[in-house]
Amino acid sequence: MKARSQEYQQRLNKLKALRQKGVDPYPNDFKPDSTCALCVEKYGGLKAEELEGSTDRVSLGGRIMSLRKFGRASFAHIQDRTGRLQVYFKKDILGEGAWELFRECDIGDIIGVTGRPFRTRTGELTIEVDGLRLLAKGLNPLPEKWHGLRDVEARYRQRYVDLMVNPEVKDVFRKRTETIRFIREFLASRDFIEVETPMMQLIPGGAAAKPFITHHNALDTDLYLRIAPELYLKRLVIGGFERVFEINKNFRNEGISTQHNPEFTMLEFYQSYATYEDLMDLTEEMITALVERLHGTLKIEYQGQTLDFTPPWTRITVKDAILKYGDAGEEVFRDRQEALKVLKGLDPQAPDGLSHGKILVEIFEHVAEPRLIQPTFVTHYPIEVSPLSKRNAQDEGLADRFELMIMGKEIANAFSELNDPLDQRERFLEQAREREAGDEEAHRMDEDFIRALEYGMPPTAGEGIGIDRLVMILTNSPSIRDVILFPLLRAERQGQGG
RNA sequence: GGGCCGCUAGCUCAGUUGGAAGAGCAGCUGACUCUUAAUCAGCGGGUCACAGGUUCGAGCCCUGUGCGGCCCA
Repeated sequence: MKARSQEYQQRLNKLKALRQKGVDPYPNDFKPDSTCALCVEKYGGLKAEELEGSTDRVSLGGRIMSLRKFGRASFAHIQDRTGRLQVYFKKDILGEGAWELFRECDIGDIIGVTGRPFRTRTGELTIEVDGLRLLAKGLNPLPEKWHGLRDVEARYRQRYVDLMVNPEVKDVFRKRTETIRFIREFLASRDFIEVETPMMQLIPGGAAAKPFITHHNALDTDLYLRIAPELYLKRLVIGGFERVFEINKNFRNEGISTQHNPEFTMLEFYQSYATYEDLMDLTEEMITALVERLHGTLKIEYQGQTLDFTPPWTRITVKDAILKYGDAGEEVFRDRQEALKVLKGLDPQAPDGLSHGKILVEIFEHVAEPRLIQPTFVTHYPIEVSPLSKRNAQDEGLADRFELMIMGKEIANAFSELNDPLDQRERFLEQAREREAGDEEAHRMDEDFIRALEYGMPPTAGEGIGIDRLVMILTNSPSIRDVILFPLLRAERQGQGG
């Protein structure tokens, strides 16, 4: 254990001294009857004279965030879940005992105060304290008051400190909660029901990704953490839940970046008797309403750019996007070799064995995706990269699918669901061949899923929305770690020495 | 996985050419009964991420490691 700071020792000594005097530094019998925000709401509009005439008293619980001590009086700000409020301690009013207790309090301590609201000479609403309780002694000092906690590693590892001292962090996570609540209500109002499907799966499916592996001891069986809930949700559609959704974690065993955390939150929803085109309309409606709710406008700033969510959003096919943003001509769509040549020009390290469709998608990702800043639906993906999607009725090489791009990033992925069990089996077999050829992310055969399809799945469209990435955009956060309370980090080195 | 950058007091950061480790805030002592970056006087606080090397001498130069950030794959 690292040697403790001088201040830690001093605070520990205060705590011991309090115990010796019979004061419990961690009691749990204090019940606040108000909050900082409630006080502001109730008394913030009253003038000093009006408050003088009031006999109201309030009790608040909160953390001491600042202290300005004088000889026999002091000001402090306390912070609770709703915000901050100034409190005033005066020896004459507190009385000898409580004053002595107050002198032992430090920034960071949790206290309970009781008193009457008044307005100071400078006009700040303040509670004049006549009753004080120490509710939890803080031993570790808080970061500095002006700059807060800046060190990003400390902010992620000790998010509790980050939340205490950096108010904008709390706002981000409130917006995250509001986002998820809004989506739940939006879908519920359209008769979707929320379900939970397995996190631990025997066959990890529903996406192209490497899974985490774990082991069940009693069954002596390896299990995978899910990479997507898709196949289970479609089983539920088959079972009769015609509108179903899940908001939950997915786990993908891949690198960490500003866009990727190994565990992340995904919304998936499925609507029977709908097509991917219906879901474009639904998505546009849902996200514009969400942006409006959070920001009160459809034009928001993200990292120096203005995003305009005013509908209708641009819709463009993969093919048109490549033609529009790239230098390639029509021939890349007819001739795999031509396409590969173009891809090699963009990425010399691209492997030779890719399918034509995969090559086209990679070209798209190089030339078009980063340029799709404003909300854009990209449609008509190649069937080879869409093993769970329905084929387009006019062109069986294309899938009835779209992805939603914002800021050059994939935010949503949706398609009309493949409900032909024979075609699904063929697609799985093709995926199995790619897996054998070395593609670790190729989809696995899932016989039970095919058996389920053989009972008949109503025509259905389904969509996944990456909640973390959506929240990044809605909160102007440059890194996914800024919207995940506890992002994955390597273990902190314990003890000393190398 | 590769490249670049960072790691100095509880926090935010300086640290010159290699020559006695600093500031502000926080803390402690004292003064001060309406302050809000309170003020005034004084004091304490360091494994310079870790390990090794070069050197008479390393926070600084070199090598390796750890953790983090950004970019690329």
